[in-house]
Amino acid sequence: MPNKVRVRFAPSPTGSLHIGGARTALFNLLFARHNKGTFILRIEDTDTERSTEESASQIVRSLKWLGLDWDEGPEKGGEYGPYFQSQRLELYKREVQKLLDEGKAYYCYCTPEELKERREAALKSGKAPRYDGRCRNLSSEQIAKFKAEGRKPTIRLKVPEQGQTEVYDLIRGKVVFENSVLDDFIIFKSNGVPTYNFACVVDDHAMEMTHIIRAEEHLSNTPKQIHVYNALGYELPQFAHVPMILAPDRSKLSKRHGATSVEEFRDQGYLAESIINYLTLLGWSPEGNEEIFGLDKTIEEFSLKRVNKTAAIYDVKKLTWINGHYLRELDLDYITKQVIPFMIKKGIIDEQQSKEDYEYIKKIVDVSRDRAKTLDELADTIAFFFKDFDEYEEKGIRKHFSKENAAELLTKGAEVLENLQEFTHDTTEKAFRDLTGSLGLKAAALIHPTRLAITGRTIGPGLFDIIVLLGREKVVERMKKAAEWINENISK
RNA sequence: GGGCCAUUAGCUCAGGCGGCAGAGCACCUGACUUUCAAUCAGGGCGUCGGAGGUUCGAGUCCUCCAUGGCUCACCA
Repeated sequence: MPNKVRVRFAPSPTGSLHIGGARTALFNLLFARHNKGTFILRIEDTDTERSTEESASQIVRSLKWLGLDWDEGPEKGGEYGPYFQSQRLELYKREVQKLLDEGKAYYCYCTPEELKERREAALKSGKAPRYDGRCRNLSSEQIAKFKAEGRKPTIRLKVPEQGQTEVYDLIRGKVVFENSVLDDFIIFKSNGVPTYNFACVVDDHAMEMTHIIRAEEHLSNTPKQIHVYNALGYELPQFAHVPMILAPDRSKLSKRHGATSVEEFRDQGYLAESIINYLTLLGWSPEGNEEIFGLDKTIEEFSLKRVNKTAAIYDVKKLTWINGHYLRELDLDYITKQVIPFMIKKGIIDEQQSKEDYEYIKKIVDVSRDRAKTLDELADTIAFFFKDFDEYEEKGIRKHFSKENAAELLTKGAEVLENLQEFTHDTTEKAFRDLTGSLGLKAAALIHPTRLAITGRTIGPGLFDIIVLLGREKVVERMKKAAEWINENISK
């Protein structure tokens, strides 16, 4: 590769960062890092109707949260800025003027209403909705007349009517488009702002992009953009179109399919590491069979050659599995810090407690993280350490509280614990085993009801881990309370 | 409707030059354990979208069809 690789992620700030967008950003970053190139973030806010600053900052936030750091762009700056298209209008005007001067583009005075009418008529009669080029050769009288009517013109690019345009795509190979299917498309809107197909090309050239890695939906736009490159005398970059991400029903991903934005996944308790790993595997595959890929490792192995062509249907189950993996493998302090906001949000603890009891929370997370798939779930499963619960799990009541001697056993167990000298994992376990042994019972006969009594659940970490962490006072109190509950509620 | 892209197990994907269909997730079973999870060990007869064709031989090459997606905006 002669030039240093420069690639960009160019979202339009009209919403939150979609997982599809996140993956496009990821693949760009992967490609840049693998090739020791530069990864640029550019905000395409030329749609003045829909673009918002809030959306732009949300996208920036999500990207940062995912750990997808760019080298040039918003907040970072760079030699090729500004990185917001709305601040680059002068450049577009200069470039489009060149096209006008050279007769490669022309003003079109057709109104949106007229265009829409013609398009619908064409569609109705089964024809392709093409612009007919009627303003290509307007006489000065006609122009004067339109101007007198107060019409504000758009600018269209003259596209050759014959021939073909070939797109060389790094992922899909050569794709040929007949020029006859194209029309003279609008490159400048009547409000003086360029359209995507123009601004994008001007910027990609001005910012010296070597590769354009973007979603498949842009493949059909590429021949148009190539005509812009040609008209402007720009050298073509290399193109690579990555497959789309579809909903489980194969339709385009939308809100009705549940979480679609990075922030939603974050709020549901997915770690950035998991989302990155999952997205890495969605559309790209390593040479080996491994599934757990951190960013660094992927950067080393990444190649556009192994990006597949098929649209991927995202499968939350696999994301969840990956998340469970990271939940138990990542640094304990890190996971603890990640779960605390969820606990606070659920009212399990408050800000103050999260600081004072940090070490305690950490120990709890340590024994509990194995069983949870998300941070949200983890927060739920450790809530009983901090708050009393008011219900016992239904299934547990039937299995463990309905036994003849359940209440009596719990009372005895509580007494044994109360009288223990040392209160540790080993001493409490020994006490339980001794007690049940002396009664001719299995330890499980006491362990199960105790778990239900002190956690409200039938599942959870090892009982003696829980007992020690919960503390003697709480354990004894909850065991006695459970015994009372049984006497009152279970009719013999 | 036109153009373009795709179609291998329920899902994500491997299968350079055509030569006996694979992995992970999910699912089921067993081991371990105080429960659950984790972990380990097992469990897949898939018309490789369909139909033709080329070939000794096709998931792999060619043609047609079907299905899905993208696109044809003064959106990106």
